[in-house]
This record gives sequence, C-alpha cells and structure tokens, in this order.
Amino acid sequence: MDGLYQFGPSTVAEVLTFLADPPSYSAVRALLGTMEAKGLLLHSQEGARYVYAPVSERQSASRSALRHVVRTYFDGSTEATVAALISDAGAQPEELERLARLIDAVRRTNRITE
Amino acid sequence: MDGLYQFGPSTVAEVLTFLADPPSYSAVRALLGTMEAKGLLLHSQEGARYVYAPVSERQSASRSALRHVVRTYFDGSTEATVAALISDAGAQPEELERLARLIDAVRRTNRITE
DNA sequence: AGCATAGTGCTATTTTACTAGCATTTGACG
DNA sequence: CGTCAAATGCTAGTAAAATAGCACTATGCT
Repeated sequence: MDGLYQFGPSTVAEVLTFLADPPSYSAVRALLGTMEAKGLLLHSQEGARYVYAPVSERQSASRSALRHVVRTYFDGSTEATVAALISDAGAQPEELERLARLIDAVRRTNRITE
Repeated sequence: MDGLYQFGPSTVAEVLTFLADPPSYSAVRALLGTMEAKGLLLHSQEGARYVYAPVSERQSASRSALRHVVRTYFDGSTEATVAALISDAGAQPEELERLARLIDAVRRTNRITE
C-alpha cells in the first residue's frame, strides 16, 4: 500500500522493484489480488498488464496516517509532532522561515473568520 | 506494535482490548511469541502473566514512523507535512501560538550556532 | 486449606500466505 | 505475418500463521 501511495499506480513488476525485501513474483500477484478482493485496491488493464492503484485518495490516506502517528507516538499532540518533525528535519533556515510564515497566515485567517 | 507504543507494556489480555478487530486469545499469544522470536518485543514475568514491551524506544520508533509518513505521503517534504498537521488539527489559537514560538526558538538557536 | 480465576505450555487442526511452474494471451518488432 | 518477451490465469505443493482446546501453575479470596 505504502509503495502505491509513494510511487503511484504500479504494475506487479514495479511493485517488486520498490519492495524492500521482495517476495516472489507469484506472491506479489497473489497479494495484490487479495488486497483487491478486500477492496483496498483496484486494477485497470493497460495493454497486457494490470496497473494497481489504491482505492482511497492519497490525501485522505495521508491524513489518517498522520492522525495515527500523532495518536500512537505523541499522545495526540499536534504540537509535539511538529516539534519532532522540525528537530528531525535538520531545520534548514529557509524551511523554518516558510513554516513561520505558514503559521502566521493560518493565525491571521483564524482571527478574521472568528 | 502500535498498541504497545500507544498504551505501553501490556499483557495478552490488554492487547486484546485495544486491538480494533481482535483475533482469538490464542492468536494474540502466538503473535506476541512470534514477534518476540523476531526480536521486536520482550516479555517480563509479572506474577503469573507476561508483560510485553517493544524493544526499541518509543522515541526512535516515532522518528522512523514520522520519516516514513513524510516520505510516503508528502514527497519527503517536512513543510508539507507540518502544513497538513496544522490544517487537520483544527488550528487552535493557543497551539498555533506555541508552535510559532517553538519555530522562533529553533531559528534563533540556529542563528547563534551557525 | 480449598476453590475459583486467570494465566501459560503445548499440541493438533484449519486457514492463509508464499512459491513454483505451465498454459495462454497481449504487444512489439523485424 | 511470425516470433519473442512479458503479462496474466490457473493449479498444486509447501511454509507459516491463526485457531481451538486441554493440562498445568500461580494468584487471590473465603
């Protein structure tokens, strides 16, 4: 799943390339088939081969993944999560400046709408 | 694993309670045993029962989980991830202010050390 | 002490995942 | 058009995981 979200819709062969410790070609075919049966994936035929894509949009998947991480590792605190992100990212000056501007923008927007 | 990180060291019965779609008691026992054999968990005996805990610290696990999310869903961009976190969190004013201060603090620290 | 409860140790069975391999279809190219 | 490479469809066998259940042990309570 993660690979499909990261690399976009993919064929069986492509999935094999981005899997870290890849099982056999047959196993990947079976796995994709099972996931499709469970409703997690869909395939479309493209010439001779199948291209698999996740059913749910990347954005909604990203939100639930983020929420999961926040809940699991940061006691539900967005603030603590952002702090970890910043300290882990090496904190490049330009990025920090953009983030500061982003937060200011959100704060201004809130002030107006409230 | 996630449950153990979220709720701390747990017994088999506790794991059962926080698993969303729990398999049988036997399955959980087997699963925890398998994970321990793989070196992901350790158990300590507490009276009659076993208490399982992850081997790696919560903090290091959280960092790798965050990195994974950033890479998978946000093309490796810390900035985009923070933006998603903020917009998803409902953006409470106090939290935004604390985040702004946090970023300022990091920026000042960087300016001094560089 | 005696009993009930809750837990593990262990084993057998069922179900699922993985692997391998062959037949068949599709697409590309000389 | 003929051939080759690359896919899938399908099947059978093996490995691993999930399940169920019984025996045994520790704990707590009366």
